[in-house]
Amino acid sequence: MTKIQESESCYNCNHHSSIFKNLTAEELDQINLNRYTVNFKAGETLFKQGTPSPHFVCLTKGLVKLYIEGYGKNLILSLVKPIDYILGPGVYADNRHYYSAIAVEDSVACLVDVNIFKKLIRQNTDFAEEFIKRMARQSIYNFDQVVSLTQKQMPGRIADVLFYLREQIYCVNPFKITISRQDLADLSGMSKESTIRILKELKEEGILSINGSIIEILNEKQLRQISQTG
Amino acid sequence: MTKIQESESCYNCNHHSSIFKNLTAEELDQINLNRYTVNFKAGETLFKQGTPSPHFVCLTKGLVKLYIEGYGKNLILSLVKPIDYILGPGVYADNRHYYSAIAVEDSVACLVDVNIFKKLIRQNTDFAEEFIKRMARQSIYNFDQVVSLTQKQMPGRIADVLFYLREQIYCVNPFKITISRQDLADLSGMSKESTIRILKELKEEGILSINGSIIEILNEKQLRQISQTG
DNA sequence: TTTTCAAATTGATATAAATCAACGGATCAT
DNA sequence: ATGATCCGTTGATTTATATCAATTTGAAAA
Repeated sequence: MTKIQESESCYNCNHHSSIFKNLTAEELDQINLNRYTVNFKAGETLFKQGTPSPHFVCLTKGLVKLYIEGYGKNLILSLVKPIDYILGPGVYADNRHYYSAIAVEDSVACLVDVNIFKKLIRQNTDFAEEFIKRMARQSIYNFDQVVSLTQKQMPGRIADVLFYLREQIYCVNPFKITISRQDLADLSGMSKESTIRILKELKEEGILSINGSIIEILNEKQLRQISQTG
Repeated sequence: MTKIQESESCYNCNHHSSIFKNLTAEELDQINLNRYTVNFKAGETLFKQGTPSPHFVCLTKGLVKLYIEGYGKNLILSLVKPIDYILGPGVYADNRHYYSAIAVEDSVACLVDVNIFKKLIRQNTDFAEEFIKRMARQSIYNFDQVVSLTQKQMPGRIADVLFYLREQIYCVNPFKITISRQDLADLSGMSKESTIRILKELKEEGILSINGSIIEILNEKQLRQISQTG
């Protein structure tokens, strides 16, 4: 947490985050009045598992990893890129964070008082329904993830992570990953060494091209096959 | 799906399922008019992953397992006992089931038209907020589960499943499990054989007493320790 | 009761994946 | 430039867990 930026208006800012699409001008104004913008350098912590959760976080720049601190290992639940929001389940339970968030790239986030968010959820039916839909989508994504992690072998899990990175995060091919090998390991539930080995194998089979942090999926069909096979 | 029962009123039925606590008499009436009661024998399928999801399901008797059909294996997400409801995320996404449900014991369920449910969510703010809270709790439970499954070794996972069964499902100790060893395996993400072996080890160490389907946690402290250690 | 079939158990073996240990290479501050 | 540090890489080894193959038990059906 380094410096507070001058706030722009939510009217300009929200045009990509469709969660706000059903809010009235007045409601957006309430959010605007109760938010502040914070810059995070790569490596800085946005919030930590176990701490109170007073904000709805909207990421406007950068990349953030959400991870659970488990038993010796970390499990990265997802990466968050602009413009998307972070609102953990604790907000509707005990007001604690159930995962930690760290900026992977230099990032900018708007923090909105979570009470305003909850008030608008009660006030605006369409907004509430949209939020429920997003929780549902999140839940479906979690199901996919848990199946991948518990039922697939390492190559299948790596394949899934690579597709996730290409399709959901970087959205180009080839893509330059801004996360470490350890992060790849924490995304796929395996050790760093095993991660590296599997990537190397996929490279040797001509399925991937890897050049440091630049990864290209060369044979999508075969990688899809590996994902399916487990 | 064997026979349709005569419906009672929701006024009597709902006193244990606090999800309905904020509904008005009129709203409960709407549910009552759009529901029907179905009996399921042990082993019968309530619904199948991938099929349309037209109902809010309220379990009034029996025990149901919710499981994802993965790659050759099944992963049991949770067990559902009375009085609790089943409403998958697909209802707020593409109207498909993302997991299957099978009755583990002879069961009775009320099926409510999901459109009524969604209408009431839009109509009654407190009801909607309660539903969001339950989704959040579910999400927290899922986090715990994925950490257990991906970061703990077999004894730790079995310990977690045993605590889950005792504290959330059977609520006594000793408890007589009505699920199979294979189900225990699908709950803990391991093979049936390994499940049996770990149970046997825990028995030999005096931590459990096992007599067929009757399990007693003898040394709770030590089992808790095993859960923590991973 | 006997028969039958599915579920539970056990032992032997194979394999996936982690760990351990060492090393190379980039980056950063001095 | 020089050392220090962190990240990435590789090979050797160990360990956890699945798989395979019998065998036993138990419960339901005849």
